[in-house]
Order: sequence, then C-alpha cells, then structure tokens
Amino acid sequence: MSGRPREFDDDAVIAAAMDVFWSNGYEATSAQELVERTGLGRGSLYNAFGSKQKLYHEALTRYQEQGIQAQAQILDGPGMVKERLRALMLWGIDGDLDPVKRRGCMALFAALERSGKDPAVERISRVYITRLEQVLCHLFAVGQRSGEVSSGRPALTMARAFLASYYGLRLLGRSMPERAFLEDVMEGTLAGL
Amino acid sequence: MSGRPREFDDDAVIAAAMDVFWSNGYEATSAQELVERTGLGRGSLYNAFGSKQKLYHEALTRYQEQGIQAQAQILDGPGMVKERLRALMLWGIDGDLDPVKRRGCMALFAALERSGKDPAVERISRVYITRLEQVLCHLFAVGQRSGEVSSGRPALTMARAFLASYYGLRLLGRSMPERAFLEDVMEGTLAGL
DNA sequence: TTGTTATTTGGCCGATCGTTAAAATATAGG
DNA sequence: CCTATATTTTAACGATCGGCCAAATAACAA
Repeated sequence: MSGRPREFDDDAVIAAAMDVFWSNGYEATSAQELVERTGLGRGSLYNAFGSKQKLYHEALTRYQEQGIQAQAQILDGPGMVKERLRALMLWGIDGDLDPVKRRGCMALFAALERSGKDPAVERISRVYITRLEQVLCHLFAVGQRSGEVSSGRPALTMARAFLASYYGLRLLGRSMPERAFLEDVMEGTLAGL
Repeated sequence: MSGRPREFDDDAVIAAAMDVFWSNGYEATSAQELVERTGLGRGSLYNAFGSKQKLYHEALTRYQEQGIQAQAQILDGPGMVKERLRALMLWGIDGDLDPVKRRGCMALFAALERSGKDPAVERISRVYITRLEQVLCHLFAVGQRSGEVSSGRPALTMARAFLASYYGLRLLGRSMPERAFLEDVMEGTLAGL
C-alpha cells in the first residue's frame, strides 16, 4: 500500500492556504500564489487537495473552527453578560483594525462572495452562523435569568438581532476603519439590550 | 471637433454594467461578459470607459445613488419612526430574497471585496455610508423628540448602531435566506430601540 | 532484490484574462 | 469636397488562469 511518504504537514498547508484566501478571497487568489505560499509544488498541491475549490473549503472550514472556538471562549468566559458581549465586539474590532494584516472576517467575505455559486460554502456558512447563534442564545438566556438584559423578547430573537449587529460591525470595520466610530457602534448596540 | 457620433447611451451601458457587477462582483466579472451584456464592441467599451476598474466605479456610484435615493425615500416617508425603520428593513429583505435575481447588496460586497485594493471604492463606500448615517441620525432625532424612541443615548450613536444592524441583516440575507429568520432579526432590532 | 504504490518535480496544456492597435466608418467644420 | 476628429469593428496581444501529466523518487511488502 503506502508509497512515498508526504513531505509536508497537511495542517500547515491548509493554514498557509487559509492565510492567502483570507487576504484575497476566493476569486482573487491564484493557484500560483497558493503554490508559492504553501511551499508545495503544483502537482503535489493538486494531488493532495484536488482543486482550488476543495482547498478553499478546507481553508474556510479551518477558519470557522478557529473562529467559533475563539468567540465561544470569549462568550463563555467570566464576568457580566454585557461585558462578554463587549469583549466579543472588541475582539472583532481589534482584528479588523490590525494595522499589518488589514483584512476583515474571512467567513463574512466567503458568504458574500460564494453564496449562490458554491453550495458547499453555503452549507459551511450556515453551520457557522447557527453555532454562533446558539452560543449567543444561551448567553442571552443567562442574562435574562440574572436580570441583566431585557426579558421582553425571546432570547433567540435577541441573539439573532445581536448577531446582525455584530456582523454589521465587522462589515463597517472595512469601510470605516476608525476605532472611535466602531466603538460608538458597539456602545450603541450594548445600550439597546 | 466632434467626429463620429456615439451609437449608444452612456446611462444604459452603465446600467447594464451595474447589473453584471451586481450579480458577479468585480473580480468574477470578465471583460467579455461586460461586452456581451452592454452590447458594445470591445474597443468601444474601452474607448468610452478606459478600463474595467473605471467602469466598475461608474457602476458602483450609480448603484449607490439609486440605493440612497430609494432608502432615503422610505426613511423620509410618512408614519411612525419605527414603522419607517421597519419599512427599510423589509425593503432590504425583499431585495435580498428576490427569487429570480438572488443577489445581495452590491455596495456591501464592493466594500468587502475591494477595500484595501482600490482606494476609489473606499471613498465611494464611505460617502454612501455617511449619507445613510446622516439620514438615520436625523430620523432618530425626530423619534427622540416625539418620545417614540429612547433618549438615553445620542441620536448619532443610535443611528450608527442601527446602521450596523441593517447591514448585518443584509449580510445574513445571503447565508440565511429565510424570511422568518430575517424578520425575527428585524423585530428584535426594532424592539431594542 | 524486486515489484507496488504514493508523492514530488517541472513543464506544459488550452482557455481565458484585461487591454490595445489598426483599419474602416461616420459626423462637423471649412 | 476635403480635412479633422471621434467612434466602431475586428483581430490580436502578452500574461495569467486553473488544471494535468510523465518522469523521477522514496517508502513499503514480498
């Protein structure tokens, strides 16, 4: 069975590809750049991952796994509910304003760029959003029981509204890359809970 | 001076180009498709607009002019403040769920796709967002004077938070294209004002 | 050692990319 | 009618696109 062993680490290659796709998106990323940034030869890359599209799926899935973990860790952390939500938004702002990378959320871009063209991306995006929605819903339920946030509407509805606010914030980070503006959005959002 | 007269209508060509860019984005749109959908010859198109990039600027500007007009008309309309905000969000939902076109907001996609790569798009996006922000700010100020919305935070802050909610809603329309979900987001957002 | 299998290497495929050049064509001014 | 100017038409440019293939290579099983 086993022939010549692979000389590369799949995880490292996917991580490198993720970095490229994250910066450029799917369409604007060339196979050539993937070859250069992963360090693999052209043939090796296609032998291992099949196509640019499949490699993109791997990279996006990886991104979302890391993202959901980082975000859930913040939301499941200690402190008041609103403080955790603020921490999540600050985490997003800091990421979007990174002066060296200067790139937004890959998951958001993926959904906008590939929805309607790649059913696999649609599925992956849905899973990601739904997971974040569930984490948020649980958090709002906790906040409601403790009386920290309004109990006037279902926790799921609040979670969904916050989800939109959070994604909108990440979006605005691309066009309005000023901390004062984004933190104003953040405070306005928190004040409405 | 004047040589052979143009055989096409600039406005119609920009409208056709806008339609293509709206559906595909910038990167995924080829010069070939622009030629086919505008009806112009390759040479004519480049003679008239210079490059794919410049034509994209024209198309995006056109889109935003139409968008800001339609949205301002809704927000400046009759009725309660919250009803106008609801009407705006419903307008967005209806557009995003259009069963035939199935494409989101071109301005959002443009900001995500081209920010950091095309300073002109950054400028155009900023202008558009700032205008919508101003219209919303005025509306919230009206709502605060009439007591319809909370006066606990500045109108500008509320406008910005709503802006994020609205853009987030449009974003979610791409990944969660179900009216029930989106209207839940909408109601949750309105309830927080 | 001798197959067998999987990976690496490097070049190369046809197609398409955005853009341009040249020649033909149509108007206005003189 | 003639010249100048602007647009149309058509073909083609070099570059790059995503993907593939044959030969060389390195491990395992027998």
